Amino acid sequence: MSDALRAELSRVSVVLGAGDLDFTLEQPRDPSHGDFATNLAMLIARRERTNPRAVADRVVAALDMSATGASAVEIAGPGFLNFRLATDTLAASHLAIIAAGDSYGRSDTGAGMRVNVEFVSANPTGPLHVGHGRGAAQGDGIATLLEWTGHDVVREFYVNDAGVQIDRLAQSLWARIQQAAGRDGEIPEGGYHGAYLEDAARVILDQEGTTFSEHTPDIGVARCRELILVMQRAEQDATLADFGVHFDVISSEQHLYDAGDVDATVAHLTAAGHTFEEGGALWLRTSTWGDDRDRVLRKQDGTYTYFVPDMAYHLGKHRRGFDQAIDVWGADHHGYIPRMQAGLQALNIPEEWLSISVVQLVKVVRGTDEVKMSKRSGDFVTLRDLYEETGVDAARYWFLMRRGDSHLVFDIELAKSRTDENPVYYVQMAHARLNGIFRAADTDPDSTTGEIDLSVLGDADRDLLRKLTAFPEAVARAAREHEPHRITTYLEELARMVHGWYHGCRVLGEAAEVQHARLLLARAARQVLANGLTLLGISAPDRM
RNA sequence: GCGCCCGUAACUCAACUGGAUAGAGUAUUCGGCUUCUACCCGAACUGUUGCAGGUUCGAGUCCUGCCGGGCGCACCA
Repeated sequence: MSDALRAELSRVSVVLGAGDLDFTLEQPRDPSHGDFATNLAMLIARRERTNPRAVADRVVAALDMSATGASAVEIAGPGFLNFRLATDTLAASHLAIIAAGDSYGRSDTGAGMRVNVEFVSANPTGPLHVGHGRGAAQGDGIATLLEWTGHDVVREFYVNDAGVQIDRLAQSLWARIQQAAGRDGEIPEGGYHGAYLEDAARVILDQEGTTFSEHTPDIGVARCRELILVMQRAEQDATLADFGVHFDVISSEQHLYDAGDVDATVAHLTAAGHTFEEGGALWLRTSTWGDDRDRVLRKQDGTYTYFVPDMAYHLGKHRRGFDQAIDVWGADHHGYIPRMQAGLQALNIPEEWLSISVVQLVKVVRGTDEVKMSKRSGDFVTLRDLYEETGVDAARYWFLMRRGDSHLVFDIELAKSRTDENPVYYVQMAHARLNGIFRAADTDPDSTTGEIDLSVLGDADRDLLRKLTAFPEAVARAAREHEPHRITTYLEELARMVHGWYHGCRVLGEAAEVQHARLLLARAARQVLANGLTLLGISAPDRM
């Protein structure tokens, strides 16, 4: 709807000799400032070092109003241009919402772009906890936003299934199996004490028979390693699937070793002259690309640091042809970012290719009591524990409602509550109420068609419709910034307007033309609420 | 000690790449509405956007230095 206006402003900008400026065109927070406002005149004034309001006069004089879709323009404040849309333009935007339906809010700005979004990537050494849940919701949300803007997206999970952590896990499991079989077994130094390994030991003995415990330790640990990896992966996948998160690709660190990619990466870096030997180790000159210091690739004992497979992994992603890669990491890994970026530049991968989105850790509370998570003692809150108590909708919403880089307080009690204090219910209720109107009218929203007649409606109706038209821009911006919380913020603002409208503007029983116009508006609002919730992986119930 | 992130109303948080009088909800206090679902409306109240400078028509946003909180600083992963 704003496209015509934007195009005309661009034309004027060129006509006035300012060129193609990156001006903003946005819906002002204050409705009295009109339907759209632009800072174009102020940008031109900045270049020319002249008075913004005088420039605004020239812009207005040069505008072909008939090409803008607006009925009025005024100069306000320091030099803003405020446009009021022609009534038929707003009505046309309503038709666009109905016509697009489930697709309203989608765009093709990212068409032709292949993007890889890697998230969760939890070590297969235990159940997923609440922090992984935030990463899962965030990564899935970013991926969906990119899809909504036309990108070709692959959701990927990287499994650290090589290295000493897995060795310790296998040794710990073997110890549990020995214990379960009535023999002595001791969990090694730095091993895993969680109760889930006792469960796994029982399952394995059931499946494999008690003779499994009679293997030599070498064979037993090796078998444990295979079995526990499969079991942990299956459990993680099931937990994520029940959370509504699905991956297209699962990548394995061990596979990178087996396929020779890890050795090849080191050889590649060495051939490029970016490495050196010192103290019996092989180093990469990461400080060349902004890292604090150089980093070890191959340790004195001949094994690689985890940095190497990570580079090999990202090199592989790059070679798979993605135009962009996004990693969602927990905040406890943020110090690793400069090293990773430097490593990729050593591999000739441009810095902009990989974008790393950090999510801060989650603090879980129950009312005012903090729920402690202690991995050591084994009794931590798992992701499954959490969403089975609150419901998947509430959990996903909660993980997404704050900026990823701000700390998140997850109040289990509030997330569960069925009151308007709970934003999940508040938004879902707005959808259910609109649906209730159609149920009371005994009619189907989809059968309510036609062009909306705004002349029989008031400002409240018009403001609501205007808010609906802002949805595609909210999606576009959220996708561009990799910030799903912009959608929850938008939905809460919209829900507030819907509840107010519902109360102040009766639909059924009004004059026929008013009822029809409001049913059309209700249909559109219901559609936008549903689209926003669906985008975030949250249900839009017809009744609650 | 070094690096990154954060610091906005009593609380939880927004703020559209530097824009108009910094906004919502919660909480507190009044009044009203409550027929399509559990809601909503109006008013009051709460701000030196951690502090101090700087950049400019304009700064919560950018720069510098402090203060406070979190996280990270391995030939661990």
